[in-house]
Amino acid sequence: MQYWLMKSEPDEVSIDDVMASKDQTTPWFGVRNYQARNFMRDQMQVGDGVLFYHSSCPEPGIAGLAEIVSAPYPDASQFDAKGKYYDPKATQEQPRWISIDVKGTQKTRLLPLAEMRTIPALEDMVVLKKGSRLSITPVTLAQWKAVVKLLKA
DNA sequence: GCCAACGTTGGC
DNA sequence: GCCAACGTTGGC
Repeated sequence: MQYWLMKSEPDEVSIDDVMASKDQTTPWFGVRNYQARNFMRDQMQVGDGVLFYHSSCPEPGIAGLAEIVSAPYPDASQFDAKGKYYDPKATQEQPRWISIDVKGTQKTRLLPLAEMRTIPALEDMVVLKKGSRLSITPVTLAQWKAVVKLLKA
């Protein structure tokens, strides 16, 4: 059992979108970074906890809680020649990119990035490191607990 | 819109 | 394999 922070642009998929989906579950598509892909492919397990983070928006921060509910499978968007996530080098036989299904468990208050930066228990979070751009980052159990506590406060 | 940080590409 | 050029991310 591990914990993750996953970034999504709310203009594309917000926590509200996830909670409104069938079974509150949505495929996590469009990851086009090998490190993030490898986390999904090699480390994520069904049941892992997810901090759902809104990025590239007026108020970036954690907006909800979710969990991993599927094994990895090929990301359909890599094959869509008209889509923005199309990858001409990917084939059905040799897919490059994968998705996993994420189920929203709770929309929470927004925990703004600015507030996260003030919390000593979170200072080592990968997402807070200078220059960190990875869309999927590991979260420790201690960090997870600290965030959940803050979200309830 | 700016720009720092980082990833990817491709010539050599 | 090096590394300059370019593209992207994402906070501000």
